[in-house]
Amino acid sequence: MEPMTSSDAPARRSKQPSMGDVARHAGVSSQTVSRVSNGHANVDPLTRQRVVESMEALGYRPNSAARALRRGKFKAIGVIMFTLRTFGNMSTLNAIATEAARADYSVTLLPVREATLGQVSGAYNRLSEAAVDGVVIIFEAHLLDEAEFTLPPGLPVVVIDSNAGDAYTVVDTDQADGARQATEHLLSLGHRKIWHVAGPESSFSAMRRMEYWRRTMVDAGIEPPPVRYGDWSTESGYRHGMELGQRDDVTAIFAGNDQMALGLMRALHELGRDVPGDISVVGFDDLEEAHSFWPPLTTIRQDFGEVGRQAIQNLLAKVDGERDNHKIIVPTRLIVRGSTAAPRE
Amino acid sequence: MEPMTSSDAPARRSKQPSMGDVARHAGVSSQTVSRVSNGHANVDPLTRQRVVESMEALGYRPNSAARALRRGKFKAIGVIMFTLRTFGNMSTLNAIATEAARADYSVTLLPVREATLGQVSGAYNRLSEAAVDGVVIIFEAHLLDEAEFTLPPGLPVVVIDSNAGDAYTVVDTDQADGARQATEHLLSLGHRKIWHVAGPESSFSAMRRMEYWRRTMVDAGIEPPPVRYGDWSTESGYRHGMELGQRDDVTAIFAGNDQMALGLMRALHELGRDVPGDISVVGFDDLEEAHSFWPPLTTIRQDFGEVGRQAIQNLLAKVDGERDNHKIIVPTRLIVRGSTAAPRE
DNA sequence: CCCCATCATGTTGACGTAAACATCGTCGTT
DNA sequence: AACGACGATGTTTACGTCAACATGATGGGG
Repeated sequence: MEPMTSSDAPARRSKQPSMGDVARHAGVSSQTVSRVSNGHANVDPLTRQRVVESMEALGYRPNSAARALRRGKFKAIGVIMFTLRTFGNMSTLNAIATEAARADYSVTLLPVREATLGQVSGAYNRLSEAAVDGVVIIFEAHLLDEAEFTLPPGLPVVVIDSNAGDAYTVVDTDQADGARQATEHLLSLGHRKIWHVAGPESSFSAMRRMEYWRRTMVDAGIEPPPVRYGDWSTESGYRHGMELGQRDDVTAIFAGNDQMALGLMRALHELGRDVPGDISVVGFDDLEEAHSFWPPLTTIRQDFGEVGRQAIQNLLAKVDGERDNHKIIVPTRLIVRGSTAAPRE
Repeated sequence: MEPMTSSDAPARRSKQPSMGDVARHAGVSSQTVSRVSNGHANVDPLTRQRVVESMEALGYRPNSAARALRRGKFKAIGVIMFTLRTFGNMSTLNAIATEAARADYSVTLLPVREATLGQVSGAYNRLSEAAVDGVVIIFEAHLLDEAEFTLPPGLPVVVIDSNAGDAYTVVDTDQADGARQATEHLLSLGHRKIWHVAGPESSFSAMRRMEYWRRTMVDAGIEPPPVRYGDWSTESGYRHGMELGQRDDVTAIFAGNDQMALGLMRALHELGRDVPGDISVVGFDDLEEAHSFWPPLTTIRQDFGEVGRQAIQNLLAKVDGERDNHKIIVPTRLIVRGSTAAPRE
C-alpha cells in the first residue's frame, strides 16, 4: 500500500474564497457578509442582494472548520459501530441519518478498529478528536469497557441496543416483549416444545430474546429445550436446521433473527420437511424480504426507524444541555405469515 | 461497569483544555505541545513525557475544528446518497467506510433531501458547507443535473454506478459483462427465449443490464421478448412472477436484482411452478442470503468491496492533487446455484 | 430643532492550532 | 580554543468566522 503522503506539492487547491474576498468584491465589510451568510436581520435589502450576488460570483462557501471553531459546535454527530454489515445496524443508521438531517446535523461514521498507537507520544485515536457534538453507539455495551478507546468526558452519548444501565441514555427495541410474542404465538397454535436458535452469546439482544423465550416457556409450565447458539448468519441457521430437522420431536423453532430463520428453512427444505406443515418457524427483525421467503416468514417486526429517531432526538437534547439519562423502549410487533401453523396431530 | 465519561461533567463544554492549558501545566510552550501532539521529532524524550502526562492529567484532546482550519484539510470524505435502503448502497458504504478508515479519514453521510431554500439570502444547503475534503456520489448521474444542489467547484468527486461520463472519475461494476454472463448461462443451458425483469428506467445500472441482456440475445440470433420493468423491490418481482408464471412460453427469467428474483420465485411457488424444473431464474447482486433462498439463487456477484476501495483510493488521490479522471470497471462473476437448469423437453 | 432610539454597517479581537522563524545551548572538528 | 552544525525549545502570526463593541446616519417626539 502506498503511503499516500501529501508531501509533494499538494496542488494547492485554488484558494477557496473567504468572507473577506466576498466583502471586497461587494464593497462591504466582511461582517456584513457574515450577517448575510447567516440570514441575520438588519441588513439593507439592497446590500444583501449585492452580497449574495458576490457570493455567487466568487463561488463562496462558508468554511465549516472556521465556523465550528468559532461557534464551538460542529453540527455533526458521530455513530460508533463495529460493522455496517447487519440489517439492523444499517436500518438504524439510515433512520439516524434521516433524522439528523432534519435537524440539520450531519452524521459521521466512526468505525471502531485497532487503536492506532502511534508514537508513545501522540496516542490519540480518531474518536478523541472526532469533529462531533455527540455520539450514538450501536453495539454491545460490555464491549464498551474493553474497547481500545475512551469517550471524551462531557461528550453526549446515546447507546442503542445495549445493557448500558443508568450511565447513559439507552434506546432499545423491546426485545423481551418480541421474544414473548413469538413464543406465545407458537404456544397458542398448540406447539409445546419450542426450540430456540439464539444469536451469539456476546450479543445483548440475543441474550434478551433468549431469556424471554425461556421465561415464556417456563411461565407456560413447559421445560425449555436446550438453547442452540448461532451467529446471526444464514449459515449458522442452516447448520442448526440440519440437526433439528432430523429429530421428530421438533415442531416449532423460534430463530433469533430472520437470516437464521432463512437458513433454517433452507435446511428443512433440503431435508424434505414441510414448513409449516411439519415444523413452524418464527424469525425476528422482519427483513424487507421476509415476506417473500418461501414460505413467507412469520416474524417480529422491529421499528428501526423509531429507534433511530429516538436516539437522535435524545442525543440532540443532550447536546442542548439536557442532563438526565432515559431509557426508551421501542415496541415490536408480531407479523404472522405463512411459516407458522398448528402442529400436525 | 464504570462509566467512561463523567456524565456529571459540566454541560458547558467550553471547559475543554487547549494546547495553552497543557503547555502551562507542563511548563513548556504551546508549540512544544503541538509537536508532541503530532508526534514530531526533535522533542526531548523527557519533555515529551512530561507533556504527555499533562495532556492526560487535563484530559486534553485536540480541537479538530482548529486543526482543520489551520491545515485546510478535514480528513473527512462525504458520501452523497438518496438512501441506505438498498443492499448495494449499504455494501458500498461499508466498504467505503472501511477503506477510508484505513487512510485515517472519516466518512460523513450527506443524505440528499429537499433543498432547504432558506432566506433568499443564505441559501446554502448542507453540501456546500460540508466539512469534507471530497465526496463520493452514489446515485444516478443524470439526477446530478437536476438535483437541487451544485457541487462546490474544486471539490474532488468520484461517482459510483453512473453514466457520469468524462466529467468525473467513475467507478462502476461491470454491469454489461454481468448481464452478458447471466444471459449466456441461460442460453448455454439450452433456453432460448429468456425474459428479463429490469430495474426502473431511471436507473443507469438497470438500463445497462437490460441493454446487454438484449444485445446478448440478439447476438445469439434470438428475438428478445419484451422487457418488463420492476422497481428493484420483491413486490415488483412478485407481480411479474405472477404474470410470467402463468404463460407456458416462459422457461427462463433474468431478474435485474436478487430481490426481484426472490419475489419472482415466490410467485412461481404460489403458482405451483417448479424452479428450476419449469422455469430457471437468475438474479443480480448476490445478496448474502441468496444462497439460502429456495432454491438457492443463481446470480451475478458484484464486488462492492472493490468498488468502495477503488472509489476511496481514487478520491484520495484527487484530494492529493491528481487531476485526471479515470473510469474503473470492477468485474462481476457468475455464481451458479440451484435456481437454473436445462429446460424441460 | 434638538436629543436619543433605531438601524445599517464597520472594526477589533479571539477561538485553537501549527508553520515559519528566532533563540540558545551543546558537541564534534580542526 | 574557535567555529559551525544541529537539536531543543520559544515567539509570532495567520487560518476564516462571528460576537461584541463602535460608528455614523436617519427620523420621530417633545
